Amino acid sequence: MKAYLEGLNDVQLKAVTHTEGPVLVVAGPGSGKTRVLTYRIAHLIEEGAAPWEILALTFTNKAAREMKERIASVVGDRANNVWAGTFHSIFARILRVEADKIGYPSNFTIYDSDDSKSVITAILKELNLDKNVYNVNAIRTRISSAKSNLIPPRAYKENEQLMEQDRMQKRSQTHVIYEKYVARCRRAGAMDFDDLLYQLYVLWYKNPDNVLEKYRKKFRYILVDEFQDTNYLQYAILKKLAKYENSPENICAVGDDAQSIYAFRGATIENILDFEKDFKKLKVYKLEQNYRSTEHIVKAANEVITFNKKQIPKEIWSDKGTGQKLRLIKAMTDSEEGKRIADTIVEQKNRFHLSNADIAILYRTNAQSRVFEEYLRRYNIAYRVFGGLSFYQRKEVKDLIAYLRLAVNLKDEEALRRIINYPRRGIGNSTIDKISTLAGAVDKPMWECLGGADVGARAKNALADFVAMVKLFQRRAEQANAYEAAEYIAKQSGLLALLKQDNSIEGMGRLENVNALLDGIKDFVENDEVIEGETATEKSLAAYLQNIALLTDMDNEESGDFVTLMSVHSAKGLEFKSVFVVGLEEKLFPSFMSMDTAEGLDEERRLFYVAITRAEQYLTISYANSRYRYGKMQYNEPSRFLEEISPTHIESSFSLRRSSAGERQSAAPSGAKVIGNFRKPTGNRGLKVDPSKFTPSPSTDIQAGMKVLHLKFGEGKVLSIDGNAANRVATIFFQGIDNPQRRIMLKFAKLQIL
DNA sequence: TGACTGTGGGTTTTT
DNA sequence: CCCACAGTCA
Repeated sequence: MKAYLEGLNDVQLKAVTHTEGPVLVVAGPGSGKTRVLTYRIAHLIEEGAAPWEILALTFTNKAAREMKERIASVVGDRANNVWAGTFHSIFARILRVEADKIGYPSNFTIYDSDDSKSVITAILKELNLDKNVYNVNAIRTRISSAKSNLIPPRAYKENEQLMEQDRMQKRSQTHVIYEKYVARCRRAGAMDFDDLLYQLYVLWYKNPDNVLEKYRKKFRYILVDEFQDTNYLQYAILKKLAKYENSPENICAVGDDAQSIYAFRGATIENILDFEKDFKKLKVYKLEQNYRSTEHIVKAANEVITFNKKQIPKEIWSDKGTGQKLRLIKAMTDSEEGKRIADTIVEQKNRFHLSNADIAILYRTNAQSRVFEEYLRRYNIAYRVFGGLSFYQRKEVKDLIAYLRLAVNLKDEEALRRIINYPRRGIGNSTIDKISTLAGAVDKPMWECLGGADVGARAKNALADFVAMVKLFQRRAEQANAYEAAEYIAKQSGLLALLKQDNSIEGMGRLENVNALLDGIKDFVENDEVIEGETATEKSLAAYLQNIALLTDMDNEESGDFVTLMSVHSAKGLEFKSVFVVGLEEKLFPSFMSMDTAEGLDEERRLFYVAITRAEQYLTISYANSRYRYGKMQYNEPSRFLEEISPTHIESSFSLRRSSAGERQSAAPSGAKVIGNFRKPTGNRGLKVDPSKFTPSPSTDIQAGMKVLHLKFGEGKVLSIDGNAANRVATIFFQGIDNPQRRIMLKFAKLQIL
């Protein structure tokens, strides 16, 4: 037996080696799901499949990265050629190639949710609709879910049920907004997140030039992670790829119905049921042994989940020993909850020799993080809050990115609107409105209407200057690399100068953020490693933007010894030695938004299930009788979920303990907010060589057998060189780094011959 | 155009 | 309580 197959349990082994035909792997928490997925891919390659014939889809970049790393550890370099990535990134990659077939430019912009919202806001204004009635978020969700269910505007209008729902909400014009929204995006050469899926489906469906056959042939093996989180549209796309006449149906879905927590975003458990119906030869494997947690934790989790009606029957078990019972902390106030949790963390660190990194505090809503931050700061315990505003969502970062986007795609209206008068250049709101109206009237991108609007002489001049400037930016973007172009644009636009004027602490933080973005772009340009499939192998601004459009803050993997604070949603897939699940109160967890429907409640319960199954050894659950919410004191009952865990799993001394007497909850001195607590997108950390002592040699001189120096990887030996003259790629062995064998694109290489 | 004030709204969110 | 935004005034 192949070495990598040893150490798999019986079911895992079957799931890995059953390569032909449809397979569903139902994987409980901590049951080695990722292991199965990666070994299966490795096994496919070992058995002769070409890496590029394998399509592996995940939901997060992080999961994709982890998967690739783990495949590489078994099959080496070949892992780079597997089409592994998120649904969105892989689909975007295909769409870049095929865009013209469905009427999009290949340099299409990806609109993020903020862009989508501002498009909707503009449409509301145009249609004179009350934005208190037409709540932008609600409309966006509505449009998103229409797309996710393959309902285009035309079908929406004819769908009596949808129209009735809109009338009930007093938002009968929603279909008009939807129609306009779609038209606007197309006019701007932009796809929103849902379009990356929707348009791919359109491509499959319309099938110009038989493009679908091409990809059916190409992807001989398909794997899908977190299948329970796929929506109707995603499954429809997968079916097009895998289900057709004489298809080998080599599709393997891995998931856990009990961990489906994204129904509110359109994920549907129906997909698992349909999967069995659609693929008749389906073989199901259940991974039921939990290798993560001790028994009290696993059993408590099992108890909780049995309260849900619908589920795939399975029995999760652990042989890691009984372990510790759960602790329950009952606090009078949210502040006391914070203090007691912090106390417990100190205690656990001492008693069990845990480091900060072993510990996580998980909450239902991001707003809950504050109290814990206050006490952790007071106790001098390092922590990091995940979620909230991501680096790329900060205003100053978005401003610069808007300039970059516009330079790459002049039709990008959201980018244009954002910066046309920032920094101020005398193009006021009335001027912009005129241009916008004109654009709507002639149905052309705003960019093309800048000269045509009937505006005063001053505005006219300002517009002409603006157009000239952006054209310069565009040329730069075409000719220079991403960093040179971005730096030029940041300076010439006046953006940097404007930020430098502001000497407040916040202002300096903003400047720092923009510089961090520029650093990140530099890093992108200097990163000469070939990662087939993921990173575009060119260093243009366009390539950079494609690269970051689908990144989130969560992708910033940063190691260090800190306590993790995050929402339960973001904790999915993670594990910690000690986990604190806090705020177990009615109306909070379960959330008041979800508690009136049975389905909503079930999803909340799955969320709780996800939360408790993050813990390896120590699990502490807490609630407070009262807490501040929206500035008002609220009194809540303990969560119904608490009663679903039998007392045998809960440490009695803790379930009885009241808050210590006389302990006043002092108004926490909410210390100065941490400003500039950003993380660089990639950063220039980890350079092995001092750049000032480094003189790169001409890349044409580099030959196999040479000893070379690399800024990031240090000293290495060139093993071989391949690729054509224009795209020579060197395989170099660098001592003392992870995956020492790297493939470096010589075109961009910064290598010094030793 | 910029600074100030009032109003309304506020689960979770891989992309 | 905290934020975003629209409206108002100088």
